Amino acid sequence: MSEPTDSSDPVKTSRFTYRQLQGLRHGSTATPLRVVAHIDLDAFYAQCEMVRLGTSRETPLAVRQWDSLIAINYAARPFGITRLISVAEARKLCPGLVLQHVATFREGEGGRWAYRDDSFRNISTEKVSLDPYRAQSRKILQTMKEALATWGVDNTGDETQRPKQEAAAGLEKASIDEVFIDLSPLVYKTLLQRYPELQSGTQDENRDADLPIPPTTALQWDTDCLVDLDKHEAEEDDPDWDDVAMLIGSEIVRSVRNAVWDKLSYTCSAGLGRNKMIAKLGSACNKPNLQTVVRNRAVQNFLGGYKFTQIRMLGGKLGDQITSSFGTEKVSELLNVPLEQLRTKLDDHTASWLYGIIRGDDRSEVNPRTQIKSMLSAKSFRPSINSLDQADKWLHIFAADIYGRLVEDGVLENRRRPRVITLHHRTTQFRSRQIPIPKSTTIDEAMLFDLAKTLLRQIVADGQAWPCSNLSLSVSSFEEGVSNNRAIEGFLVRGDQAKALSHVARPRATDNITNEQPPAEKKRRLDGNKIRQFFGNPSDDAVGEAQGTPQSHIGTISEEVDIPQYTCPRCSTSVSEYEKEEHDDWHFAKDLAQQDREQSRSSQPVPPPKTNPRGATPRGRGGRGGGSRGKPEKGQMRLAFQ
DNA sequence: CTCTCCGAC
DNA sequence: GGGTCGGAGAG
Repeated sequence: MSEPTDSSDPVKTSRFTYRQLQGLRHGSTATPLRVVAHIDLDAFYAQCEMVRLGTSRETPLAVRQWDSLIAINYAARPFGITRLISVAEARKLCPGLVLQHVATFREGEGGRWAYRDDSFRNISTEKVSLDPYRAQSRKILQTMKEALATWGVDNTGDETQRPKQEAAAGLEKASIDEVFIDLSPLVYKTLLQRYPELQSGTQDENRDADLPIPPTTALQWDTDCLVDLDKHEAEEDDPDWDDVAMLIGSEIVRSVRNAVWDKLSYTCSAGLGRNKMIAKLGSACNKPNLQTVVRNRAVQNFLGGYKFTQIRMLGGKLGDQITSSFGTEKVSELLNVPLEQLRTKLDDHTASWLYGIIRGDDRSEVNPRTQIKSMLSAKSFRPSINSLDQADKWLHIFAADIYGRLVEDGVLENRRRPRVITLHHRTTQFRSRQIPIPKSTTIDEAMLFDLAKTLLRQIVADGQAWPCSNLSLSVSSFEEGVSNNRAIEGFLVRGDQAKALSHVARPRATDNITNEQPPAEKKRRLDGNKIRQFFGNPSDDAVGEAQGTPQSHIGTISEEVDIPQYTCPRCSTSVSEYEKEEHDDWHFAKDLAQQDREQSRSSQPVPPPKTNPRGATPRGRGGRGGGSRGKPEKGQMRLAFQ
């Protein structure tokens, strides 16, 4: 301001340096120019059912699980329907409400889930399946990824639609209906395209020189919801590069949301900010179908209005402990507590983390979707079950459920495989037993069931197994497969077909392989043969050569040969038209996994608060007061990667 | 490994 | 508030 306002070119410079601009390029978590987005599907389970059933956006709809509501769409909310009320109350409040029960597995039907009109009466014989929502989640993620990949290559007159694989934004699937995206690399690219003057300084040595001031004096925020600026900031002030970066990020997010709507008819809400914490809080501010931008100049004002218990990682006991230690839930009041004082009640690591987080400082990375680490299938029993017979039936369903998901994860191709299987059992207490999954055997449904059965009998032998109120089966300790056969990976096999496959081939696969070294090569060949036989794929040279497989082994399942074939443009694999969609899904999953493998090396764990002293808080469910801690909304759902 | 706890949705 | 997850620490 002390500068003379020369009417010629201003000497005024940006608050940011070339070094900070460069930080954008490789996803530095420290640069103040960083742009992170959080995108959240609106009432996700409800939207899935709206799309599946083809109901209009104006039709009130709720998703039912037994006698509870687990998701309520936005058309139904004005009627006062919440997740807490009963089905009968909901009907009374809104006679036109569409109530759709979640899909279920049913005893004796293996891994096939289905939507059934009478599920709500069969809580004792059915188990919820989230597979339909997982499938939709995958498609949505794929669409988002494609939108990001094509950002900026659309209107360039370059008609050759090159995939443009570079500069793919880091995309972290945070749950079944949420993603984080670090937009920094894309923003960087766009910034240099739009403002060529920024390129000049990127090569020379003077990285700490200030950037020139942005040429624009007013930014067009379109339909974004802008969080009000901090006290001493004014909208009239000229924007700096962090504002411009945020605007570009906002355009990218809008294009992603538009793609999801145009292609799949899902609406979502988004938050944009300098880091994950800000973005996450922002996405919940304006729902449904809106995006909220928290500029750096607005962070203080934004955070100051929150209870810190709404910040990620502070929603549980740690948040409670902090609340009681310092006598407030408000961020604005906790800001007055000096670091030293935080340290008197919290361990150093937690204190430092907390001190920064309430000031908007969150350097956690957007982790390209980490590989799944465990899978669990569970059922609570009301009333309890009382016999091995009953329990075994559930173990069958658990095994089928988990097997289906393992297939999606690539067990058949030997890409990944769990090492351990665990059975949890609850009477008055919880107990669990686990055993290794034998290596060198093909994992299939029957094998999982046998292992589960063994575990259950161990638990029963320990005594006091009945009545049982909860049972769950999980697999964990995944390891990367040795196999990386690209040709085989080009196939997709899953569900019943996969099951049929494994059952056919299992006797040989399991009986012939010794317990010694797992013959990975041999196993891979078996898998390859099975897959090819199933699809009746007439030619795959890579596989054929590598394995020296006689062509006569191919195409032996005759009932498949008449199905119209689809040739995948990516892997030149032929699958039935019927399987095309799932094949595409499979590619998507594979891409994500590849992305994980490539990027997991370079990413560091978040600085999560250290564990708090166990003895300091009462055990059990006593820690929290009545459920009145208000999560504003966000009705449902669940789950994650994958 | 087993058991327990946390946090999220 | 419960069902359904994923993850990690203590011993």
